[in-house]
Amino acid sequence: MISQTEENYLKAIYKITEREGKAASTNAIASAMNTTAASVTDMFNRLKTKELVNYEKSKGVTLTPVGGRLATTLVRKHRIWEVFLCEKLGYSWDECHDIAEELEHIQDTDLINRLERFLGHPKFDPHGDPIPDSSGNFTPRSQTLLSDMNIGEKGVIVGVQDHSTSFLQYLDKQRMNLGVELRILEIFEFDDSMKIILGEQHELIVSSRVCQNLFLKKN
Amino acid sequence: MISQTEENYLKAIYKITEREGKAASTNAIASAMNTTAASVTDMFNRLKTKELVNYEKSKGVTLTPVGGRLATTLVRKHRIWEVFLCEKLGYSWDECHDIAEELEHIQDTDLINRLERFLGHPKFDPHGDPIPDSSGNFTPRSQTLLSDMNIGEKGVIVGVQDHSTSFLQYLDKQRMNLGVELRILEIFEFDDSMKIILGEQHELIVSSRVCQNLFLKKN
DNA sequence: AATAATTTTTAGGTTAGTCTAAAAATATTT
DNA sequence: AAATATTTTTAGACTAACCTAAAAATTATT
Repeated sequence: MISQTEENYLKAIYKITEREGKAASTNAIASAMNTTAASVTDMFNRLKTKELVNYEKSKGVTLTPVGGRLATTLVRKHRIWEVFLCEKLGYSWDECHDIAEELEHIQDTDLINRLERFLGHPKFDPHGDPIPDSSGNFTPRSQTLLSDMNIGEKGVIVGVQDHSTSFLQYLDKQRMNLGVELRILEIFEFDDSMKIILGEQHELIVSSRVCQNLFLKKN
Repeated sequence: MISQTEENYLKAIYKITEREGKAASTNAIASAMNTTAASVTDMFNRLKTKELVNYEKSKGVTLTPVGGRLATTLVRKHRIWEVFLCEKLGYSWDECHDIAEELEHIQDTDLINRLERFLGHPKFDPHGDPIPDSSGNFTPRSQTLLSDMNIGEKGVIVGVQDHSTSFLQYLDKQRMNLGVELRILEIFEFDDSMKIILGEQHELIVSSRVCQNLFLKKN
């Protein structure tokens, strides 16, 4: 049996090793989990005896194949629940994350597949992140950062890089939601901000920070 | 903060005090929770310091108003999730219980109200048990046990008394589902079994055990 | 009412997950 | 390479939730 805490550690290890492309350090996991380095060392040892991670003293951790499968399953569950919360219960981008964080630990084997079917087999969650299928394979997304696009180009908002509440709330307020089309009107070199038009009417200026964290599908 | 374990104890205490109409004994809770009397005594003390139960050594427990509110909230969450699992994800009467047992511990304050709205404010769960509203009030059900009805009378299946998996599976197999209409054709005095007709075609004989555990709304 | 049977509590111990503080290992700077 | 800084581990302790076995309290029986 695997505990909720262990699951959360696996997910943190997964995220960090994916992002950094190398073993996750004790401190990195400690800050991701909001706990102490000592507790993390403890958990690394526990996960090692369960053969979910590769770990050697002071060398950081990586996931074993079994650990990796568990982690992607959690990501799958999390993202499917997020789709449910947003689409069916009307939660916003930023609200659904914390609730999905709890729901992803529900254990029934078939539940998530039934939920996925009920939702019409979505391929992306409300933040535009791809949902792994039941074998753990992701649908790769063809997307471009707004900051990598040029004047005159058009695209549809398909995701975010920064998942912070403040960014998501900002996007909500500006009506920059998933699926909305925009076109680049002007690029201001001095600070890399952009003037864009949302839909066919709403013009606004967005900072380079926004441009570097918003994914679009060009069209 | 209240833990999942504490919540489960509160629910067990609620069920037993309601059913028996008096304080719940240590042993009764121990067997309901599948644990030892010693562990239960432990928990009674812990719940007492949190002012969720009234407890005095060897006198059993009852819920305080706060404890009672928490317990009915759990019942509410459980039953609303059961409706979701059955109606939207196609789980059967007997399967949905265990999953709802996990889902009822999800903590977000608004989630259950949104889910209730999404489901169209159901008043009864898939077993016919009433769903308390957000203030903890139950819609009383007007129902009669099949065993208390007479030849020729008709009614709609609205619930069960016995919630065991085996009984629910039996009902599923005989197509005796919630909302199905039946009429009593014959009563066999020697063993109190009944011959009934389901819908307008499916005749069958049911044992007195079945009759004593099936609730109908007469019409 | 005294004895027997049952129920409940106490005492003492275990595990998972956490902590702090100190020691050890590794990395960086001079 | 030696000294310093940082990271990681170890040691020892805590709490929640559980356990067993024995003691105490309650209830039932004679």
